[in-house]
Amino acid sequence: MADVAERAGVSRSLVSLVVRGSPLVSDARRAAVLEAIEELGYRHNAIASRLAAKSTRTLGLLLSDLHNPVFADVHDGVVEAARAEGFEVLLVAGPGDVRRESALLERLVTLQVDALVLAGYAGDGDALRRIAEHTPVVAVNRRIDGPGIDLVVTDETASAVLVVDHLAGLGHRRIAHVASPRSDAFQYRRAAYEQAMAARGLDPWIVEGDLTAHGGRAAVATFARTGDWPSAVVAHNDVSAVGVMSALQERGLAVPRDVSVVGYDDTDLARLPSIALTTIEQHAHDQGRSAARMAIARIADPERQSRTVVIPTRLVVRATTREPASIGT
Amino acid sequence: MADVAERAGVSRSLVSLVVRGSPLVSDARRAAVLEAIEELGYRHNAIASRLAAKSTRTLGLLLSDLHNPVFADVHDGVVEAARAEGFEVLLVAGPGDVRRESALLERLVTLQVDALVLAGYAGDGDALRRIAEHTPVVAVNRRIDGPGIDLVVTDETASAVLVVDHLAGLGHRRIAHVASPRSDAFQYRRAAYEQAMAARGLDPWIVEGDLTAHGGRAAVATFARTGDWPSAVVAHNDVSAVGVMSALQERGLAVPRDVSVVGYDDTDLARLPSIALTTIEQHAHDQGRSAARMAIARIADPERQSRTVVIPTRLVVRATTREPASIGT
DNA sequence: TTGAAAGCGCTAACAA
DNA sequence: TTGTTAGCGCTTTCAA
Repeated sequence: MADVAERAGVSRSLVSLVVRGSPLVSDARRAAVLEAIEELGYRHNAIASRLAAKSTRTLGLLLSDLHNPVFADVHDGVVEAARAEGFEVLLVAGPGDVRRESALLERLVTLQVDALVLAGYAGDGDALRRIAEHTPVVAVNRRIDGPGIDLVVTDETASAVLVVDHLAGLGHRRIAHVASPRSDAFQYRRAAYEQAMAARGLDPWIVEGDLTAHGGRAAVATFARTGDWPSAVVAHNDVSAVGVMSALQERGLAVPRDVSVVGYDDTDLARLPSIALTTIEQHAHDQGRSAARMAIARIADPERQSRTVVIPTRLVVRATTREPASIGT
Repeated sequence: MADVAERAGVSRSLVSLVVRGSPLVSDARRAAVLEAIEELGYRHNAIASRLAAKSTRTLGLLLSDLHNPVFADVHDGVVEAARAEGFEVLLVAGPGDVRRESALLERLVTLQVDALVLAGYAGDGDALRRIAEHTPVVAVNRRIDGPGIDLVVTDETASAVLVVDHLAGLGHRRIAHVASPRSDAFQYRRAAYEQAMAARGLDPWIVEGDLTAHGGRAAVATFARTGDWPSAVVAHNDVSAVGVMSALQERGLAVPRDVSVVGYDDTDLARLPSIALTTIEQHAHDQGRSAARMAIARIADPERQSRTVVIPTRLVVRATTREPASIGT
């Protein structure tokens, strides 16, 4: 930078201003500086800049699993909102390992991002609260509360009612839920399902699963082993639902003829004609956008109250649900 | 850090050594420092550390499109190899906009990552060569050459022969290729297809597409408009192939009864039982791993010759290809 | 094994 | 509008 300054015959701070596109520089000087930059092949060092400036105008985004297409939607939303405010987005993604997530988080914090957006974080709530003491955190669809933590969530109660009413309305009574792992962070979907079932006078039927296709497959294996089959399955998310469908298909069972299947997320996957999954649309793109906006708002005002944005959901009925076999045929 | 040093009764450099896990510190001192760190809630500032240390032990990974599941595989491979060598991986991902890709790249470079791995980069080759003057670059499946640039590619010629032989062997002669956009970076697949067709005495039939499902859909729209239907379609990748399949299905055409479809990548998508796409397995995970290893090797020896790793491919025959209708029925 | 001193490349008052 | 002067928080010789 000193070289550029000398070559352009100006001071270093002038160069700094030009680099950052400040309007306080005369055109003549600016041109001279730009030319010197070009000639010398100078490149701005963002690390040094961050160190000096403290603010980095960068959002850190943690995506827990790149294999789940819903996170691509969240990412798009975050990037869209961040760019509109002049922020960059830096990503880290974990291959699903919960224990590594805290490490990834640390990594992001340590890079001095101005705020953190977490999508799918299932790690330690206390670790998060500690981070939130000094860096704004927005958690998407994971209810971890604490000072400095904002939340973007969906209305799980309403969603579960939509799903259960839809299935019960078709005549289903044996409706199983392939749940996410037990964790404070996402106990709500499971609880909402149980409530919605109870409200309809139906017995909740929980099968432990996970957040991947594997969980869905494992659930089907459980049904097969016990010989106890539901007429409809509500999976924790689309990916898991697709796992259920795949396993059913491999066993020669047809969806929705033999079993109806519902997912959550309305990902690209659910929209494929050959999948055509009935699912809860959760507006992942909007979730990302809201999260980024909240993060940026809190950067501006770190002391503000924690807020929770609730994203409305919608049931998208496609081809994987219909009346149970005993009634339908 | 000064506070920690004072509290522990040591110098700042001692604290620095402890933080970085150096073995040159006595246990007593180390314990004292660790305790002081704990008590003071000190957190290491990676930005400052990077600035001072120059090396960041971080690989920057550019993923052009998070919606394409193949990039999740590449990412996993990169992370696996990077971690084995004690490197972290920082991601940026673009929503497919070629022009933004150069900006994303700049961003990564500016963050002083030690090397860059690009998956799906379709941007400016010259911009890349300029970056490679000072930062090692490894391009995955995009042939952009230059000093300091290493390549991980697949054998396109062999792949095209596998595909064309498979289809021709089934009796297909009207085999269309839904190609990627024209670009130096990935002209090879298209050229390999043309050669393989010519070698079989078949007429190449190129339909312009893109790297997304949309390109596949558009291709089908073109067939419908002209009324000129191929008996088999070879798409540039799985995502595009699924676009072809979706559009066919929406028009009431069945795969493979009416049209056979082949993709490239062998993504999770291709493996779904309801898709069961015949595709070229390209070992994206291995590509990522090789790329990370090459990047790290070049960090150690920046002057070494540019290398190209060729990843072997394999045809995975699933349910989307069979003999053309006129012969089969 | 430990400490002192000299930056890493930039930004941010402040003064001119 | 431009230049001067201090750092940002850490690492790294080098000497003790």
